[in-house]
Amino acid sequence: MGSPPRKPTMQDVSRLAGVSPMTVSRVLADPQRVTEPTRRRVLEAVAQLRYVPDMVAGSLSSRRTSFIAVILPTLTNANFADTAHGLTEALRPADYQPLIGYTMYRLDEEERLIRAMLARRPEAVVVAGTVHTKAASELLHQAGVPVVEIWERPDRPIDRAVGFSNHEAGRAAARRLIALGHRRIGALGPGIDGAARDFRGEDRLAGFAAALREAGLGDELVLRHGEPPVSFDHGARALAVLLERAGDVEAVFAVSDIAAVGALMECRRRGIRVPEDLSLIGFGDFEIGRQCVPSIDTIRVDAQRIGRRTGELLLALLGKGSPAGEPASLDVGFELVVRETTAAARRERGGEP
Amino acid sequence: MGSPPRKPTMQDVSRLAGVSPMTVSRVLADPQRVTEPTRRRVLEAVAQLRYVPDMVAGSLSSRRTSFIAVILPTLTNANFADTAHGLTEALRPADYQPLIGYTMYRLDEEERLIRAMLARRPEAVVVAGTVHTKAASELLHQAGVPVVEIWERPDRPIDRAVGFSNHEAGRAAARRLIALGHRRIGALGPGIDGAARDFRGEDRLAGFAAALREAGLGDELVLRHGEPPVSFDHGARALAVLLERAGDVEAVFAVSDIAAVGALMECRRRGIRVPEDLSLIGFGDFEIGRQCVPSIDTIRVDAQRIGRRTGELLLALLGKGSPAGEPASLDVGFELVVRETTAAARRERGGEP
DNA sequence: CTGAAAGCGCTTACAG
DNA sequence: CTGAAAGCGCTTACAG
Repeated sequence: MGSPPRKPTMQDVSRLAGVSPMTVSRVLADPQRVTEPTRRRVLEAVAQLRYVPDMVAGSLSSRRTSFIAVILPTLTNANFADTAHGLTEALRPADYQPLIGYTMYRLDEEERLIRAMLARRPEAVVVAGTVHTKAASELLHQAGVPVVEIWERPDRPIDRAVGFSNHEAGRAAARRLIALGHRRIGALGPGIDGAARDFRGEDRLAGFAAALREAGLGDELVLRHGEPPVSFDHGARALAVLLERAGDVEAVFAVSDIAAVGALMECRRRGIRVPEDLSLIGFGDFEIGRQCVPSIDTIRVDAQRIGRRTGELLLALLGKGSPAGEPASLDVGFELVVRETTAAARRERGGEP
Repeated sequence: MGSPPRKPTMQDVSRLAGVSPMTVSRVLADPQRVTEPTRRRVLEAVAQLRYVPDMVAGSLSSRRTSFIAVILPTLTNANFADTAHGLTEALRPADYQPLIGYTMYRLDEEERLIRAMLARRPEAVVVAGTVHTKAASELLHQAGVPVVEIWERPDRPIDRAVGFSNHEAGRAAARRLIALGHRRIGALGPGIDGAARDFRGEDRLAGFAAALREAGLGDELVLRHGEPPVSFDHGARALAVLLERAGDVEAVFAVSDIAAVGALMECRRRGIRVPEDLSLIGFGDFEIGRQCVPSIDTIRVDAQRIGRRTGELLLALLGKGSPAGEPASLDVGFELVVRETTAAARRERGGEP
């Protein structure tokens, strides 16, 4: 049996084919630049030895890794999984390899990941969010490659951005509930004192609260509660807290459909009818919100499109796509989706006392 | 402004610190092996230059990339996302970087990915499934690193395996429905004639059909229909086809909870009561099946544990974990979860005609 | 069209 | 404890 066979190198291939390593390199990189018989001999040697090129060496030599660093809060969230999917699809034809990592909503973990990924010399960095540690910001600023912040619209992007205004999404939710005539309006969102932070959810919540205040309504029922990632259970418990604080709450915005579904289940347990007794809006247009009964009103964001547009932007920036003058910042927008969990306030319908 | 500043190298650091590059390398790899004052000077230079080591060069030199290739059918499936999560968590303390790719349930895409990833010289390969193209199998056999096939129990693993028997899971579903007294039993599973194949789903379906036959029941209502990835809509349409073929079907197994939920919705639209008129079992214990009304009976698999155990196995194999004699193949099992969508056959309850 | 030389930025393996 | 030399396996940049 002997010692484990060394992996064949380009040198081994070149010897077997009777050519120089450079010729093997050319055949693999651009077969056209080599005459037909030479090419055939080389490819035969490649096949015979089952040669798999060493991109580690190739990357060092060419100073091109074909890596795109992608940093997300989590993969176990359909929205971010969709974004990763869209991005991967957009990059696939150009043979870029996404290097995916997730932070579990922690800035310290994000910094660690950014550092670890930059060590791999990616050709671009995609990162969800615009809030970073000071060191992480510095690393990104000096990365020397395109940086795209996604899922937000930063005031001062590090480089590029593809996303939407979470603040405005929160405002849209508030406007909808206010327009329905509700006055006692609450919200369920992430806490702001843990190591794990959902800054986008916080931003939606802030926009929601701002819109309430502008309408002359109080924002004291805007709850910041619990650490991300959000869960059904979290939504249920947050609603319970809210009900304890204000049994007369008429309408609630949850910064994620996941929390909204949890809140809906808590309502069912308590015999609170949705939307007759309580209106509910979520965020994210998760499948479960679409399919549950009643189906949940939400703010839809095309998560896959964020990934796809980011990928297209990168291809352009990296010289692999259309040479258009790409905008620094792209807004993919959002959309209010009215379904079965909101209704007009009773007083406006002249309903029960 | 000048030309973009070149990224600092270890050489730059060494010059600034007044030491040799080797000393910088040692400080970064194992600070203890360098005297305190030298170490401090080096770390100061690192900080001042904002030096980020080049792991591409380091990997080539040390022949260690710290990459673990992870190949999954898709990321937009909670089960596989959970597995990726568990694996990443297990590997994190050892500073391995998962290199995640997904095949969209296509074997040709899997082969392409395996080749692309082996070019990155990963220290191990994790791949969902045991069915591969001939070329992919060869690549894995000759990878020269540990290979772990997951989410199945292969008869002849390439190297290691962490998973469970999908065939047995299907049988368990059938046994449950048979024990409830049902005779006209159907199933909804993936088609077997497209480019995208869900071999694990097919295996569950085959186990289910086998159990029906052994019980003396026909398997003609076992439907193989549609390409993965499965969707609600797919489940709904498959059930419609099944009902057309056999309006008197009493019980149905869907190879994924996603399809089961779709089927459940189709029942609602048609006024078919679940479980009174039709019993339903899914697979995977997806959150939506747990939360929908009625909640769906299912076969639970601990997807995150598959990832975690795979990670632990790799750490052991790569000499970073407990030096235990790791088994070649690990069965994480599965569990029948009874909820609200199955009921005894009417004839056994003496129900309506 | 093909090849010899040099070098990418590190770490290994010796020396001192 | 520290360093000089060699080399990892490719590609770049010239030559011919």
